[in-house]
Amino acid sequence: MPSKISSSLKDGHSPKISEATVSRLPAYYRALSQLADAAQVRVSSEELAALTGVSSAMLRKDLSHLGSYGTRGVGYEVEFLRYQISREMGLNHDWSVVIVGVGNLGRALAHYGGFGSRGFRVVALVDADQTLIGTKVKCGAEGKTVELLVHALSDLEDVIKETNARLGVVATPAESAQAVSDRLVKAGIRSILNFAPVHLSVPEGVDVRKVDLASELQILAFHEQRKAV
Amino acid sequence: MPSKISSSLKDGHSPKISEATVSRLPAYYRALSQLADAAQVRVSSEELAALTGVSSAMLRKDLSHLGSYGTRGVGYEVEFLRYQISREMGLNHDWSVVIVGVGNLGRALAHYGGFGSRGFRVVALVDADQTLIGTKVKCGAEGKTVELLVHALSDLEDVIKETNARLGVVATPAESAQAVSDRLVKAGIRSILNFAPVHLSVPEGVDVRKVDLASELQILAFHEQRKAV
DNA sequence: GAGGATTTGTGCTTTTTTGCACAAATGTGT
DNA sequence: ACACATTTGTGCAAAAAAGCACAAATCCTC
Repeated sequence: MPSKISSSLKDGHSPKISEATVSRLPAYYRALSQLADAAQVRVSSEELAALTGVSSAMLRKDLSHLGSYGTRGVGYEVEFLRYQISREMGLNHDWSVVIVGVGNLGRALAHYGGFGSRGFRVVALVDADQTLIGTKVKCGAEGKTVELLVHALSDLEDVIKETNARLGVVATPAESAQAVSDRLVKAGIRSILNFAPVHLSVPEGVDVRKVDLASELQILAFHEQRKAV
Repeated sequence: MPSKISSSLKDGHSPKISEATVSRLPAYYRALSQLADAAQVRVSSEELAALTGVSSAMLRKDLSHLGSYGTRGVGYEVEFLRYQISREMGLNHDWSVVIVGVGNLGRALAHYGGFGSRGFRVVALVDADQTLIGTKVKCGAEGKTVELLVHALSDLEDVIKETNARLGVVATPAESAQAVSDRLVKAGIRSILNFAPVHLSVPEGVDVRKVDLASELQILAFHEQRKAV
């Protein structure tokens, strides 16, 4: 239940937003950014829901957890709502990201423009491969490319300390992922995005999100197989 | 409700497996493969659960939906269970995959070894960029690399027909993703893995799974922000 | 300024997912 | 052959998520 004694000014922000809601906020944020780019001022729950592939009722309930930012009979102000979501999700500060593993995937991630445009900045690249260490890799998409030096895995802790990275991306082979994860945690990282196809076990208080490309295809294949009956 | 009149022999396989369960099967499969590689013969629900990061009760219930493949007091036969999962998920046939968009991400995906090793084969690359069309791109990880020609987007339908691709991967910029998706569907593809940061709307009967790198980081950032309090 | 048309916010219901706890089934040792 | 130690499979309860439906609030028109 929402706190009854909420501060009247600015209103606290911890009446617990459900995990399911949190996982959808980025989609809302993106759609709102898109609308803002198109100079649209207002948007209804129905329209925003269609853009993000959820039901309008669900969208409204999700948004209601952040606060009452809409106007009945009218809809939501695009810019205002976008700002509220970005604030709630902490996208107003910049988040520094360290990528461990500069193989094909790691490089693709470094290149990926979607990060920079949304409050994330790749500040360091780390790898164990001697032939990669010391080389430079282009980071960020067109417009804002930066060359980053690939650091040695043995310097991981120093690199994190110096760059103040808060988010760690594991893009190593499966074999080394757990060891890398352990070192990230020991260096103070408490949020990890894992692309290696293994489960990372981490101490309480550390969050891991996993992205597994093969798994996604397998899930699709499962459904595809059922269709073929 | 599960069909009451199930065939006694071999038993049908459609008593509806919940979506939550399906999404975990790939992780079980991977862990089992790992155990098999290590020549382990048997595994308990407790051990397999620890390897995949779920509770043992949940693991058992998930597996029970496939059938009764364990032995009480003993555990599961690694190879046998692995085979049952692979059969259930359709990993015994090979799945042909077409990748649309051969940018950084598309190339990384093509390179990615995890696909080939689990029943998936990238059979075609397609892009709209004239400077890429006709070039060759290495596909698959070490050991089994193949060079694939990048085809023109305008040939998409033909390419799909010729290669018999069943799964489509969208790795294009957001702007073109919906148009590409429409063409994939029209060409008969009913399972799409979408890496573009937009919601794809598709007709009923078509499955889309979305992988959004920026969203994942945003979700992490949300939790990270809460910790900082 | 009153009535009608919208559109949000939310209480309530239904469905899905997770978690618990234990009976049923197997292996072991004497 | 019988008691005992394991470990699965599952009925039931709890929690989380999704969906429905409508009152409340706002705008617009006349």
